[in-house]
Amino acid sequence: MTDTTKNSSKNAARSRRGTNRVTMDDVAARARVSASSVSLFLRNPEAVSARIAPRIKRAIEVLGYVPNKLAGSLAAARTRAIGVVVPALGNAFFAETVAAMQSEFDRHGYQLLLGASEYDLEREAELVRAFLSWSPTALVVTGCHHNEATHTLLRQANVPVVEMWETGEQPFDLQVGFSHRAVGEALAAHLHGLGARRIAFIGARMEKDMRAGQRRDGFCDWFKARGIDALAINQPVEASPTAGGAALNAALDAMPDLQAVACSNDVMALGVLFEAQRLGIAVPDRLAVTGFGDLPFSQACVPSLTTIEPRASVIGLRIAQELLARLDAEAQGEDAPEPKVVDVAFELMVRDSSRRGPAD
Amino acid sequence: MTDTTKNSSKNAARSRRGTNRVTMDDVAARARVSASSVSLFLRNPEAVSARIAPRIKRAIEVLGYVPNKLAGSLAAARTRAIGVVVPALGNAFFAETVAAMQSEFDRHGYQLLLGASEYDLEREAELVRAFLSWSPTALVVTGCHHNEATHTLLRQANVPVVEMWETGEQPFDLQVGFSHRAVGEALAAHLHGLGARRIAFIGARMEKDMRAGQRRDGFCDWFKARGIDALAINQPVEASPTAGGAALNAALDAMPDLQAVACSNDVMALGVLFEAQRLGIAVPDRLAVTGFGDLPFSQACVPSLTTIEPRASVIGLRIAQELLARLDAEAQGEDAPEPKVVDVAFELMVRDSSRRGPAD
DNA sequence: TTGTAGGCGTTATCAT
DNA sequence: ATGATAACGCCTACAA
Repeated sequence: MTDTTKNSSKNAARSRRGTNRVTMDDVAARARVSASSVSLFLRNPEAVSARIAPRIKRAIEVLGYVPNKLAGSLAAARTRAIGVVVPALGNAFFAETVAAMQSEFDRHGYQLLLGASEYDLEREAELVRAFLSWSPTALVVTGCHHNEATHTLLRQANVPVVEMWETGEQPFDLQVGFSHRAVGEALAAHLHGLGARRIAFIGARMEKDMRAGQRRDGFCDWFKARGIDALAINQPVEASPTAGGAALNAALDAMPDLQAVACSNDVMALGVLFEAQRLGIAVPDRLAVTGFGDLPFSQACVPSLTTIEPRASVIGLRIAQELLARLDAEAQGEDAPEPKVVDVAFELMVRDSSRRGPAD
Repeated sequence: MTDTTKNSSKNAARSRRGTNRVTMDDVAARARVSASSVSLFLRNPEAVSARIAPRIKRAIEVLGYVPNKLAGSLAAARTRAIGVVVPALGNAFFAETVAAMQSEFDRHGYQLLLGASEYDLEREAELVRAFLSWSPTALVVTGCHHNEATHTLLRQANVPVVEMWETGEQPFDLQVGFSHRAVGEALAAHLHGLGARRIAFIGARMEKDMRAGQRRDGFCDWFKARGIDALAINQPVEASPTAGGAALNAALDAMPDLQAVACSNDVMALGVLFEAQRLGIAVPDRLAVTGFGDLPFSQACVPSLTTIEPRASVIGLRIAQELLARLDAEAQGEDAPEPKVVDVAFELMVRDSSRRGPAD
């Protein structure tokens, strides 16, 4: 009997804990071929002769062999894994993007490593560092604002870096998102077109959620450029209908003849709708309301909510596609392409909550 | 000059693609110590003398060393990674659980590998197989129903297996969730207590979403045991307010004097509320409505929605805690503990949509 | 406390 | 087409 397994312990003085998992050598022994052939077969079944292919296949099945990706990745110096950093997983937007990305990457045999930064740039840096230690194929981070440490890591990493959900200056390799200032401007233009002049932008935790802050800035600046001062309300709590209702009251205190309110997202906007109903303020007749996100309830609520549809899943899909194409090109020996910005845009969904002018 | 790096290529006939990444040897050379000292320092900084510790620390910083987890995990035969399979990432419930789990595992240095089965048991098996090839520390899957392949893999895996979001018979190692039949029964008892006798349960894709199906079964069986036949409506589309509205109409067609409708989740319920308003059916006076999930809008909508709060984040947290405790115990040399079922329960949130009896 | 060397399970190179 | 064998970067038993 030729026993070639590493467990044969030829008087092993320095013996090692045997993982006792089925290895490629085991498969090779069972199929009476070399490990190299098994490895080859696994990567390209056509490359081995029709005589031994079935033997290998059989051995794999019989032994229930599961390749060890750690060893494989170490040897090949590349890991089929993509590190993804999002601010929060509970956030429906990012969840949707991650879902789309995962689905597409999965089809191509890539694993997703996931981390949440909790809107904290230090955490982001730690996560990036942690991901890097896995030698990932690529890294995906949220937004274009990172601290010094993250910048350094990302630059040294020598792997494609994708920034998502936001477009901005100086892309590392790829940016897939849209301009949140443009969102704010679109909402401003829409409400202004309705005749609204006494307006407010309300949000929650906008000092941390920079994209919401950018929407607010785009909104307020657009009005300011036309000589109108928009009120900006920021609740120091997580976004919720309750926070939205409170923000509406705060806005009404400061500006009793408010005609329109743009909310940092749909959840806040829903709270505004409910609070307005409670206060007997007709929407949209006396108050126009807009949101952001086009969440499931937005088109179903009464009145239906004017909002921005952010194409979260398109972002995820495009990231995967662009990245896969880039990796493919690289495999063909092509040079690293220029940094690229993909603007997936967004759509203003005008619905009943801002259908008619508030001054009618 | 003592050049001990592996790149010194002493007439390397069999040279290998150098990753040219900074390795532990580089750090060791820079700090003028051996690699094992660096390794030791990394794992337990106290264990190394105060003389060389700062040298190592400095070298790590100067060189920007990032440990290679692939090599480390391969050598140590364990990977600080947890494989997680959820049906869908876009689903807010699972997203919340994953978020909580990720947060807790992250604090302990574990990576999350994420996969979505799309409610497909075959996909689940593939994902489990893929995760296994990473030699994860543990595996977390959703629900207690798996196909044969998954069962085999999970049993052979030799790693702790957690089933979440559902309790049932024959746990592998750990189940953290609650009984969905009990949810259905609780809702049934609540509505029955209100005096409702003409009732319906509406849902979407319940043949694939087995947990929703269990809620329906618990609901219908509870009534059946009391001689009441509940109507069950299943929409063949993804759950949405629109689907909920359509389901309500279908229910009213079949049972015009409907007194109460339990929905498979809050999104469906919201659609029912809106559709009822549209139809001029007073809620709760003429029709009581309940949901499942306690989504953000549920307590804010008008009327506020009676629903079930599923404690999604508690599930994630408990999984992490139980698993970490188990791993700790194992590290102490303790034997594998008995399979355990953790029922995190749920809470019935009675709100306005079912506050008064429909027969008042 | 520090260093030495063997092994973890693959992939890749080269020779047959 | 197939097989030896050297990396891959680190951990760890053991010796010093």
